[in-house]
Amino acid sequence: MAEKRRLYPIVTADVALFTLQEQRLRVLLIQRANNPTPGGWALPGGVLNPELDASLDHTALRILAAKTRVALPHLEQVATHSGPDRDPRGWSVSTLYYALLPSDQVPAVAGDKTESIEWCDPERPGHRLAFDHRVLLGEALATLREKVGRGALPLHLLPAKFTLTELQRACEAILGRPLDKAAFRRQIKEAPQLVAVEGEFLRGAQRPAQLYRAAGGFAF
Amino acid sequence: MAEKRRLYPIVTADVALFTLQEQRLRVLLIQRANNPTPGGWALPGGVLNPELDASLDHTALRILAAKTRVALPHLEQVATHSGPDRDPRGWSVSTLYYALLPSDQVPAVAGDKTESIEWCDPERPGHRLAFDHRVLLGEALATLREKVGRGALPLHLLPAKFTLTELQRACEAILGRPLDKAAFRRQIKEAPQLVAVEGEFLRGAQRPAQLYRAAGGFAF
DNA sequence: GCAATAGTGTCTATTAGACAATATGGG
DNA sequence: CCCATATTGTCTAATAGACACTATTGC
Repeated sequence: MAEKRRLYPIVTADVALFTLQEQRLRVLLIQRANNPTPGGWALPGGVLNPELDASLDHTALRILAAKTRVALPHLEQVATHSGPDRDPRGWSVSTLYYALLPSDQVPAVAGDKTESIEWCDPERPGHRLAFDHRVLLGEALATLREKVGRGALPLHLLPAKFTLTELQRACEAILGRPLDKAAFRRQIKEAPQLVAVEGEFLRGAQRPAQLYRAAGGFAF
Repeated sequence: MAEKRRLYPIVTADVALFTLQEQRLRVLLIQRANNPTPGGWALPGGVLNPELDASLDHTALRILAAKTRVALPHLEQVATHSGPDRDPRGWSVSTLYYALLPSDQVPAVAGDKTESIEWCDPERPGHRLAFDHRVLLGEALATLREKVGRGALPLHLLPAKFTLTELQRACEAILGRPLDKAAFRRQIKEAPQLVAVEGEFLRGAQRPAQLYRAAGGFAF
């Protein structure tokens, strides 16, 4: 119980950043170089700075950029956790986000204050996570799954142009189970957020596949 | 722009407290007696006190009890809003909850720091709301509707014992549209969170209706 | 032609909505 | 018996999953 008396709580934003690697869903973990838990693995996150940030969303993006040099991904709020014992620094309020990074934009070099970073299996991260981040990661994954399970399309995980099969693989990676091709296509063919790129195909040693892109006002 | 320079943001919890009155969904609004917006109507809410509160949920319950003398309702987190301009007092972080109050427990006398309270139609509150509370109310209502629309049962809106017809009326009040009796019953008959109270019936000038109650570990 | 993947058609079990029929108590 | 509401049954259109079939390219 390293509880310092504070008038104000620490306010932080934490992000579960997901991407696809070889058709597997991965989440970004960082090893913290400095306090409060040197050497511990955690979700990227950091403290709100009212002088720099226009909102907690902004905090999340700023932290992500500083710690990982990752370009602006799509953010989705999951939940806010709070209490005196979550963080050894004292009473804290943390808003959790998840984000999806296109699989062709995984620079992810270690940035400031970060010893190293790693893309992990979100179900079994392979590291003991600091704070309550193991729980947060579970929540973020569950929220993402629920959304995709209800028909949301994780277009932000894919490059700008993609095939329907690639989109199906992305959904399968998130849900952790195979989907039926015909049913999947029936479902998404009505989605207005999907636009065929006329005349463009992915070619290989088989029938070419139509390329699609996200529609203009696409919001996940 | 009444922006004071602050090192820390104000952290608050706001609650959209719903109940049923004559089969209509109502939300509790309060008229603020003191700063920052004297006389303005708003959702009940207040500032986190790290010395008193074990979590933001606790803050919400404490504020609700102080301002309205309402007993512990069920709380559900909706979202967290933040930014320098939401609140005239400065940079703020507000976690929004909704809560359901049984229709037979609406004491709702004005408490501390509250001039008056009123149960309003959540779609047309009839008062201009302070801060961004109009938006928050819309979000809370949308979240509640989405949940009930997906089959969640708003048992917390009902007294301890209730009939299936009362439950259906509650869902209809939330969704704003009539539901088919047979379909509704088919759907909820499988729900394990519903238990028939054997031998107890609501009697009137018609066939008696079986009374039900929420099952033991019921979570909304 | 063959391999490989894209894209479509079909059959069926399940389900939600509409509506009707029956059940049961009070008067 | 009549009224009002509870409770159940039936019919149907829409849907999701399983599975098979056709299409189109490179080689």
